Amino acid sequence: MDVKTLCLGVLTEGDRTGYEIKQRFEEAFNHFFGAGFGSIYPALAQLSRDGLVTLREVEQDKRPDKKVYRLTEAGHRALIAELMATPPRHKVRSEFLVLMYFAHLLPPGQIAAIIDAQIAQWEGLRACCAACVADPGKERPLQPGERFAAGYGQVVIEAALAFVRAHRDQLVDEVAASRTGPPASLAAE
Amino acid sequence: MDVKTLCLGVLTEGDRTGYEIKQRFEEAFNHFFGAGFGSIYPALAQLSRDGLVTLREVEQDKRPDKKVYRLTEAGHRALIAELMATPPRHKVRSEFLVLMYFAHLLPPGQIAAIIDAQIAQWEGLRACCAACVADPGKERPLQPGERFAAGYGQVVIEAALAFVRAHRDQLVDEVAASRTGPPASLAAE
DNA sequence: TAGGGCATGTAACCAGTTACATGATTAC
DNA sequence: GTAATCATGTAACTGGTTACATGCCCTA
Repeated sequence: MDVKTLCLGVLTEGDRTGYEIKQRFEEAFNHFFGAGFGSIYPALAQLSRDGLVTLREVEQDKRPDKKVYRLTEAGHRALIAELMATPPRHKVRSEFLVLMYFAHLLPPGQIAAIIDAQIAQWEGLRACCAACVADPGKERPLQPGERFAAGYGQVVIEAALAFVRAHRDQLVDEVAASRTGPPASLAAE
Repeated sequence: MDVKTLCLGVLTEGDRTGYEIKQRFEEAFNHFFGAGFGSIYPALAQLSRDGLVTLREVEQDKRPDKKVYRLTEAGHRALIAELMATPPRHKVRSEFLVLMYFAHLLPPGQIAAIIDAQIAQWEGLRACCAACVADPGKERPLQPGERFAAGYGQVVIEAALAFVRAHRDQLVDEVAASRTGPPASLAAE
């Protein structure tokens, strides 16, 4: 499963340009799948070559032309085949947690700043998930899986926020204490 | 921040072989940073070339020789510099959630199976985090950041488990209902 | 006038995954 | 006999990130 598959998936919701697909990625998949233009545009080109999508060029005045992509029958079948064949993985790659793990090697002030930045980022993400569920989504019916994925994001990010808020000060204090050094009686190796 | 940095980090806890470093990755970083032998061994070779670690070869009978790595002063400094310069990211890449998002395109039975598999996987991961916190860790004092990272894993995975358990049946039912088709009166496009 | 939105793309780079290659020991 | 543990590595592949390249409109 790669960006191509997700593009096919987005196109099941209706015809879209590459730019709009990217926006949809950010609205709907932001908390579990990232992709930039650098992967979306080549993916669409490939899908087009493979006959899984068609495109229609639309001229615009005062704007560059845009290419509106549409899923073909073959594309729909390919999407389902790909989904069926996908082993369900779930990976987290967190430089943030690495930094927390090695907090004792960093200045306490920086740890506090890193946590605060992470909190801010998660708050944005949580709002994004909340909007996804709340927003009726312009007449398009909200699919059950959409609600599930966004709901998952909400509760998990909420749990993450609660945890870091609850333990922030303790971690900073402990690191500060271990850096100034424990009482002399315990300082010896 | 890459596998090299994590290897340096593990080596702050004591001398280790590549094999042991991999085990440590699995114990301590499993829920937020993955790495296989294919990335660890080349990383260690590179660190050695750069003078950030030294190695001592140990002969063993009935076993292949092993290489025990030790952090150098330069390695310690490089680790801290790298940590200080690392922008704290936190990314999730979840084929599982993609599959859930597009659940309406899959057979309900498969959705149930995918969720159950995910639950099993998370239970293992949660146990791993719990062990990390509970286990005194063979005389090595548990660093505050270690407890933080493992505690984070526990509560977040717990939240994920609670969510999918609570919504599993509903999702499967909704998908089943939409596939057999809504009542005829609503079936029209 | 600086930045953000709209709109599309290319190319180099980087890093991790996967598969391959070897080989003895121990436990089920 | 099959799998897991210990133990190390290489090489091809894959795929995503980042930076570059273009260009106009609108808002602050």
